[in-house]
Amino acid sequence: MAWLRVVDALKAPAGSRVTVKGWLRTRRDSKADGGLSFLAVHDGSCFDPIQVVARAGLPNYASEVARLTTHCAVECSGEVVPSQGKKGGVEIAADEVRVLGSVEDPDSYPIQPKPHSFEYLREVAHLRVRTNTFGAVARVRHCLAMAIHRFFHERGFYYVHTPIITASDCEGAGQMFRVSTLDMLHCPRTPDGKGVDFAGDFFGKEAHLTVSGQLNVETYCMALSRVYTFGPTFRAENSNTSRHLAEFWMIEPEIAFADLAADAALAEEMLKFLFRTLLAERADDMAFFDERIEKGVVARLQGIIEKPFLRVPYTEGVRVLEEAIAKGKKFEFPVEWGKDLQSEHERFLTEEHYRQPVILTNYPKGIKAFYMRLDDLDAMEACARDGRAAPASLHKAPPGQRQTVSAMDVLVPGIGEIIGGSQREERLERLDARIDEMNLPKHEYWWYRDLRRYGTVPHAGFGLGFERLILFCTGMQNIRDVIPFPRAPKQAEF
RNA sequence: GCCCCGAUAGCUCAAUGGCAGAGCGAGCGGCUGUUAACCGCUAGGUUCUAGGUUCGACCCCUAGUCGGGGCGCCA
Repeated sequence: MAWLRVVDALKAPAGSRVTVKGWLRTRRDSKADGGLSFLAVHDGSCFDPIQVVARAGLPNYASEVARLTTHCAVECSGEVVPSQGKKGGVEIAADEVRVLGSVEDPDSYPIQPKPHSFEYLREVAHLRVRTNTFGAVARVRHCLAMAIHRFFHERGFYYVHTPIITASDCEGAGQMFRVSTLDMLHCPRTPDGKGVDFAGDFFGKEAHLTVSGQLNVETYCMALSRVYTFGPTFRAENSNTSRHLAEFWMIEPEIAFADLAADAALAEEMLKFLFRTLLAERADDMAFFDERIEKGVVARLQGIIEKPFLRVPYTEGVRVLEEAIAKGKKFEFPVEWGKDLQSEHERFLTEEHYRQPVILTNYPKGIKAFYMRLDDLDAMEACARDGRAAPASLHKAPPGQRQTVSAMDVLVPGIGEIIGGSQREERLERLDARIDEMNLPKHEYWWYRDLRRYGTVPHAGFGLGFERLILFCTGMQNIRDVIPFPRAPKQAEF
């Protein structure tokens, strides 16, 4: 008898004899027809379980089948028949039900056939994947990961494995986790006694977990033209929100012979490809998210696929915000050209004003990273070129402080920033000026600067937070529920 | 890191200084080709930890631990 996955058994023609192996979601009993039990069996291969009908005539019916409870492991064999139930479809008329693993105490088993809060399920993360929601999240996560690799592979990108451990302290994207084999109780001290002497540490210098693969992947970009990384990333910030993790996965493409416009086009094309693929390949799970997690999430994704993303300069975003404030909109934080936008500002733009994904571009130099390319025109000149009005606060900024860089943030409703990227500064003298301005240790960047000395070309890239993508696609609210085992401040169980 | 809220049965929650309860889940029985089934019965408690106030504390006070929401930082 053929052992089929549940997804295939559900499609098997009536009359086939099949075996399925999986776990019980529910058991319902009936005394009709001499007694029978309906077993909902799932194996993770799709959202729906298959119904196995076990009759009282089975030799182990009273001793085992009638005692099955949620998440008992079973192997069921029988004939595929049209279901007599109201829901239609097929079911298995069992002629054998083997119990592979029972649940020792159904009363205290942490997962029960009833609604559980996500907060509670986080405390039993080793078992929560057995629920509808977390099974669906797991399949969606896989689908999106595969789609990301396919998207880049089909377009000639090479997948580069950038290091997890970095011994340079120059990534500058946030607080880092230290990697060390030193005995913390007896740390060697520097000769002046003030610091820790890392010369005797494993790498001979201070080492950390990576906060970004970008600088490394740029080196491969300068030989392979189109590359990307997709790996774990670590941030040690004491960040306590539903959108942050200490360990998360990030996708970082880098393209050569490209400017900011090409970067934005790539980001838009990739997101749309991912949404299309997800809706096509995981329609079952997405129907569940649409019905039980966030009404309208499927229509939202479909709507996004069809319309072009807006491109809006940061300066124009500030003008829109100033206009909204003038009309009475209240924000907790002030809006001023030259300052970074707060989450509430970004969300106003994407959720209330434009009501669609927006790519904000050309941010003030002062709030962005050293490696971002300095724009040729300053913000006032760009307004004049495009025939746009300048925000009031830009007029107040000294002319020398109106410079912008070719940065972009992709903002989406419900999440805010999902992608951050930029065209990179490919001109060595400009890059050096920025490193000096920001008082960064230039010698640490020797290999990064070499890229500008030897065959430099315009290039650009971005970072996509994988878990934020999953949040957006599923309507799940907390980022800790879309990664199997979340790591966050005070949270590293499992 | 800041602000707010919370911790009581397996889970979700009531009980506002005086006998610790309900719904769901679980067990048993009844009914039913069932579908988040329905009806009845039963079991199930170190009220987060430590200390304090009180004749008496789930309840009030102090400290801590853990969890959640919001903000900051960011992807």
